Amino acid sequence: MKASSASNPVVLYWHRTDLRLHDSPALHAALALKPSVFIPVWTWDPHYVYKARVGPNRWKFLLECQSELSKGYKSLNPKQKLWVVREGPQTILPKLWKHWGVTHLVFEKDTDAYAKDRDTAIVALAEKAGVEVIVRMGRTLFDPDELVYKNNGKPTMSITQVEKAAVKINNGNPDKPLDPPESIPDPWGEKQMDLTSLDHDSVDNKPDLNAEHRTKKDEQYSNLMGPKNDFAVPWDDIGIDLSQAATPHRGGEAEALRILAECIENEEYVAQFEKPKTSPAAFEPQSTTLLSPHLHFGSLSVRKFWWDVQDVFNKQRKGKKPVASVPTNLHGQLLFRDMYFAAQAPIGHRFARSHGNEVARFIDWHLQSNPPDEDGSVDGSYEVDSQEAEEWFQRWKEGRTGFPWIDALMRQLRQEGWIHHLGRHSVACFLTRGGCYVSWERGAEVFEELLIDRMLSSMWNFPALTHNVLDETACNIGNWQWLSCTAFYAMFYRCYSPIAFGKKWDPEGNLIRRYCPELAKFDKKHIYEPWKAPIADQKKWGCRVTGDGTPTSDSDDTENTYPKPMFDFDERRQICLDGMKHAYDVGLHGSDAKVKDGTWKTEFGNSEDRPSKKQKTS
DNA sequence: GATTCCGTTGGTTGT
DNA sequence: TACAACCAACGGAAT
Repeated sequence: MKASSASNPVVLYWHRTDLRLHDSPALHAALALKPSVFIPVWTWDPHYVYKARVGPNRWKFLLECQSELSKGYKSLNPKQKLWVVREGPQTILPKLWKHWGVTHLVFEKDTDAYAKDRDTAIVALAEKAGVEVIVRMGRTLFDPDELVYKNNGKPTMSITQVEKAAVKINNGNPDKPLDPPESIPDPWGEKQMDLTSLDHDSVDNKPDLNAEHRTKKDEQYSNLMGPKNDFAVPWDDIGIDLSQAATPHRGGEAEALRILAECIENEEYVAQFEKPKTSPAAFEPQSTTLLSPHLHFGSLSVRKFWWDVQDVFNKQRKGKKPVASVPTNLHGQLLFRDMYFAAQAPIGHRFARSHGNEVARFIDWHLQSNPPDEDGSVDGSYEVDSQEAEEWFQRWKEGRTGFPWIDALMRQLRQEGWIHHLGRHSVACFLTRGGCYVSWERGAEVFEELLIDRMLSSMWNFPALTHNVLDETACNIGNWQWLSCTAFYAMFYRCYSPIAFGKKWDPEGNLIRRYCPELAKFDKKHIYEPWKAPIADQKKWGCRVTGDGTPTSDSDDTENTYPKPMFDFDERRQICLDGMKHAYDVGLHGSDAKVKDGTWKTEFGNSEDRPSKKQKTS
């Protein structure tokens, strides 16, 4: 097939982070070319299939988004669908351009570190093949690169920087949402669409981080067009038994818009929402209205969200009713998402780690990630500089620190994949600057792991905004840097108490009673500090406070036990504060030479009290 | 440049 | 029970 002339554009639209038809600037630009042939394609990227942890719930959600999008195309043009091709984009796209005579490649911009590398490679290949590339922003309120540019070329490290940069872009207003297209041009005829004659490149499927979920043979990459040669959404060939996917949440654009409309109806709530006033102790979040995966997969436009909220604000103001302001209101929450995107954009892969990261203050944490190899690659290993810290980390991870507020939250996280934003603050502060002095990198990994399978992770307590941190790597990493006072935030003396903070929100200890049921009968006075309860009461309430929470640590297994606190919190708090103060005085950042060559250690002295040294056992 | 002010979500004590 | 004052004390923006 010969490439068409510019007057007969053959447009390949590459769907990635935009599984929707409404408000897609890239799709809009593609259709503005007046294509004579239009082919909307999804290429399965093995990087995401095998290297990102995706449980059955998220697989199902993604496939639903794809199916709905495909239906959406079909309803606009019976000859159309989402053409799902089973090969990595770097190898298949050049073959498709040639085979289909593509003149234009159009896609939505993605500033994630991996996506940037991939897209740079694709653009180079397109240039070589004489294919014109059109890229449009669409995933965020503002183009992250433009925010960076308007922020004097620097990553956005505060919400005021974002606001100011946004004002310079368009007086602080994101683009108004675009309507979905009213019609879609035809693809090629059936014969020309067929890819049987193409070579099939193999993909790198080792290691497969999702192997545990594959109950059938993974045939995802065995046929370019799928088992029935029909480019169908791969419900049957990914090897994952989707009957395991128990989530009640449905993917797809129509569902996303329905949920949004439902949320927006509650005008007073939308207008007066202020995040710090939401309780971290309320379990049973309203998990029926999650929009987070929709924002991630792009089945909902964040700009549509913004303007729908703006309409409510306008109405309320007209009626002289109160409206909350940035940064605690809903617009503020969306701006924080943009802030993390525009912080990560110029830093790329380095943003996710401490070594080499110019915005990450260097602190002498325990259990730091090992520095990257010469070629910049990281293997995920970390230095166990202290056995004690390693044990604290494991106990934190497993919810057996002996601090019921922390343990309840960590168990809730493990069981349900969701904890409230302020609950996250508690456990994150506790692991890093306010207790264990363990690197934020370890915590970020655990959040990524535990928030993945269940899909219900949340940055915020606005149910519609419930935000999957795994989906938006920049937000997870950024929040950990924030909480550990590594970047974005510096008031390290503001430390969350594992006792007082929870009590403030939940004096009865209901969250603890639910997730640490062995403590359910403790009275209000002792529920946050069970080790202070008299032995007689512990017996009366059916739970002894002893051991470290491992099953083997107690010989008498007929009786419930709850671990003793793994350290004296006030003592640890002081040690951490001293450590942070010293680290701030030293003033190194991840990109400094002394961090890279390991000589930072000499800057941190040899005092016994340094948190980086082994603690005295008392 | 020095100084002042402010920062999305703290803790403790005292009224 | 609600709220204010104070604690402790950093970086970055504004002045």
